[in-house]
Amino acid sequence: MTQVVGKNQERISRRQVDKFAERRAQLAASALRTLSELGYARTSLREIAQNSEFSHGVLHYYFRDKVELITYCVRQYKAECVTRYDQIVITAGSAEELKHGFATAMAGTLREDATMHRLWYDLRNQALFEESFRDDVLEIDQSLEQMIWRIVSQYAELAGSPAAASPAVAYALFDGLFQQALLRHLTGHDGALSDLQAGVEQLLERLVTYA
Amino acid sequence: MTQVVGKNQERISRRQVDKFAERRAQLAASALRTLSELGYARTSLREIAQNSEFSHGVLHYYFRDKVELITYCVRQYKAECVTRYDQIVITAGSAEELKHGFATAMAGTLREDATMHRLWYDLRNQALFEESFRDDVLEIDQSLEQMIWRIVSQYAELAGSPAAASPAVAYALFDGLFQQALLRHLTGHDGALSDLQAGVEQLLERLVTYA
DNA sequence: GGCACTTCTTGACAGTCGTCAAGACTTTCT
DNA sequence: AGAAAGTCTTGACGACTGTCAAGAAGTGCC
Repeated sequence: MTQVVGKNQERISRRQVDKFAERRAQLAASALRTLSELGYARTSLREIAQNSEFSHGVLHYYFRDKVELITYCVRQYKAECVTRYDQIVITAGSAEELKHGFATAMAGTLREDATMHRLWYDLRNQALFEESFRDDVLEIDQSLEQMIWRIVSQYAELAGSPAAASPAVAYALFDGLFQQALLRHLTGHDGALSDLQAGVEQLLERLVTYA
Repeated sequence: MTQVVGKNQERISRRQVDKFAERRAQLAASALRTLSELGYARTSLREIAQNSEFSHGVLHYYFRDKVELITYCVRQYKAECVTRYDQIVITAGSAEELKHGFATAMAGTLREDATMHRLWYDLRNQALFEESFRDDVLEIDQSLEQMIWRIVSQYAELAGSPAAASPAVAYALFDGLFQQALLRHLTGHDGALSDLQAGVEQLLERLVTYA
């Protein structure tokens, strides 16, 4: 338990805390890479350490146990993930532009970060079995729901007609589209990217028009 | 390798094959119970055997290895799952009746078989990491898509307007709704059941009307 | 340089895992 | 009845897991 910094010298203490936090983040990055490659079930601490430049013992110096490490990873994932689409909402000048920008961004995410997202779905599923990550997973899920809702409500405003679904339903529908596209993309199904883009545009239109 | 039945006596051979297949199914049922309780990552062969009336060694008498056992389980799950909603399609006399019957059945499934469905999502996710179950998972996923499409297309016919989405998109959307409801239901969120029912009805309506 | 403290490596621990082989028990056939 | 085939248990194996403690290596301060 050397995480508690010794002495009373403020500057040094702060610097050490920063170094400590930095290394935690660095190790979490290695862990995330490993997890996204192997999945939760097949990822061991030794494998994570091997994907970093340290030995396996160091993980217990920076994290109490495996649960704390993975929880920290999940939080780090969230920080990078949630704000990703907000720029689109801000810069889009028309409904059409927002729709196209959003759909393109979704397809881009699928192409670039597929392995990271399969990890997200893996961990969200673990929360269905295990209590440990549940709170963090639910918090991330809520953030994603809000992110989707910022898109939908802004699109509704630009389109001039009210959104015709709750935030929760809207999130569930887009999430379903994305997850299906992820499965198809990772199993070599051609057209997953363009199908997702088309599906997202279609869904966004339908979510702001009365039946 | 005593699965190959000796001699050339047809009746006996057939009876032994049946017994063999029966025990396989019985063990697979124990495995499914265990998997749905613990999830893929935490289920061991010894735990499965302990949830049956046999010892752990017998699993290797009936299944070559763990992969074959779980693959067999996935197949067994499918057989029971896919035809579940077809009765509704057959008996529904009006669009309204079909819509309500389908939504009620979805909510019922969520309430009764939540643990089984979290296992399905767990295994589908494993297919994103591992080659082994991929083919079976994709086959089941396609069956589910077709099942959903039978509902949607029949509803469209009864409602008198064509379905406004592809089978794949329709499946993705309903799957998204169900998965969100599952997460909420299993994490103690009240209203998951009724929200799902309402969401399903709303989505079904929207899928057969022009934008 | 010597000292206090942090950081990291190494090696071990108790436990679990999938797998398999030897043999006991049961059923079936002759 | 005895022989043969099928079924199941037991115990072991090597490999792997999370965890931890002892101590080496590195860092900064006097």
